[in-house]
Amino acid sequence: MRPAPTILHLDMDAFFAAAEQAAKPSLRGKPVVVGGIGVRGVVSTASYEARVFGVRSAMPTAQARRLCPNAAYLAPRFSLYRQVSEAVMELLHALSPLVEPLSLDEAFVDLEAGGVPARTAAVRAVGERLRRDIRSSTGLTGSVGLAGAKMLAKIASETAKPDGLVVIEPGTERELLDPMPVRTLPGVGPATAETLRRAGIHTVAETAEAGEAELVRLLGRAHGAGLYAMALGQDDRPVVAERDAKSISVEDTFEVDLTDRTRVRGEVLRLADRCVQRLRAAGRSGRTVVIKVRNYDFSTLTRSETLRGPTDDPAVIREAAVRLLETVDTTGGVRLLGVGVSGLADFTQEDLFAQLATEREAREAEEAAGAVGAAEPADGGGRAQEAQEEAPRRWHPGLDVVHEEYGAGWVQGSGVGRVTIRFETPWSAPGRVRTFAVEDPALRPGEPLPLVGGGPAVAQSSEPAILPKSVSPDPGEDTGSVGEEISSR
DNA sequence: TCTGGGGTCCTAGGACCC
DNA sequence: TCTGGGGTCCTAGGACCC
Repeated sequence: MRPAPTILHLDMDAFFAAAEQAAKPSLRGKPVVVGGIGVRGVVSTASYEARVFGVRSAMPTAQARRLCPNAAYLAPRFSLYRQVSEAVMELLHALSPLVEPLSLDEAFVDLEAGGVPARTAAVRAVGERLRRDIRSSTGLTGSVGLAGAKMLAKIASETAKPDGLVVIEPGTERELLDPMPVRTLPGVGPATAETLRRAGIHTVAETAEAGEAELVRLLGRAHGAGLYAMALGQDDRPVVAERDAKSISVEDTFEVDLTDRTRVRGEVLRLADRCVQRLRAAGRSGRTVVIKVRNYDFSTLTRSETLRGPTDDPAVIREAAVRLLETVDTTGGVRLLGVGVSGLADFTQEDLFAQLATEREAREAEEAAGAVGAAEPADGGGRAQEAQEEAPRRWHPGLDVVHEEYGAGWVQGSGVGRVTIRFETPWSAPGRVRTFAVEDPALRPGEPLPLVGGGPAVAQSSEPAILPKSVSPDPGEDTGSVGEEISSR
């Protein structure tokens, strides 16, 4: 616990949804839900307007649609979020060399290591300036927590949401934490909360009173001791700059459970190839191959195999994955399949069987190509790359498009051979809607546009750059019930 | 209501070695 | 002949986080 609140936690507000609203003027101020749009999708992020209706992260999208039928339901666009995230992380690195990203929209910063004076007034000023800089360079808002420990900084930013800043003065943490529910503490999820509830422990104060021995008895060595320290506000974990990944994995949930054994095998081969692509893109190789199978009843199992040395050879990983699959009973239906690699190394050890495996690879590839069926994964994102014939184009709600005549826009909805496009850009006024045939040759997929700076001469001021002062919405334009026209199928 | 995809860390048992 | 303890690796599952 530091004597001054020099640990900063930044958490962007409703990040994915806010990025979509910044990119799509017609969605500003309206309920927006980003997540899986298929029948088995779940919500990644709901805008604050959608949260009013009870929509939450991790909720099945089907349930969200019932709660808030008029929201815009959009598929995530990670290339956009990564772009914005990089801009934000750049601002953090300007504050200190010690930045620990937790996800695309969240990070710790050690301000002491950045030479910021260890005084409340100084760190508060840095936090407020950061919030202004984020707003002007991305058009989005973020909340900042400042405290003498990581856990407390995170609780502070949560308290500050949305669009705020909270400082927890060292010395005041106990009285702040004591009345809070145990679920507030990081690492306490539904299962731990239930175990504690059965022991009569509901608040942070009660957790501290229980004592370390009792918590260890209830929760195990590491978790019990860790929780006891947290409940006392004691947390000496340092901010550590980005660590190397320890595993890489890919998985797909299918819209309809897979029952055909050959199809299951084909999907595992596809997943193995995708996993290797990611592995190679990261310049890594791995020694342990793991497959994951979720059955029709949601029961989930994993099977793993450790090789003699690390590899990034697709044939070797394919073979291991298929070998593991052989040990699993899939009769009854498979809901999800996954392939992963752990035990990562930065080098590829020449594999004794590599030569042999490469020869086998050609045969396996042929078999796999033949095995890939017509059905798509539930998210629609993982197409079979082997498919040679031009598959029908998929226009997911939210995706960027460019039309030869009308320019840049995004897919608002599609169905029965038609696709509805709203023509607008991050720096334009709310745009007009037009409908086209799905196969219209004038229409092609586009790239996300930058949220700021793309328009004509954006003013250099602290004004949010996504809201140029000079725009006047087309008076005849209907920007009202966006959701009614949006249907993903 | 019916449950994504990408990760991390921890626990526990068995094999194996000294 | 019966009995040891500790350390490490592997496998499987579970909780948790965003």
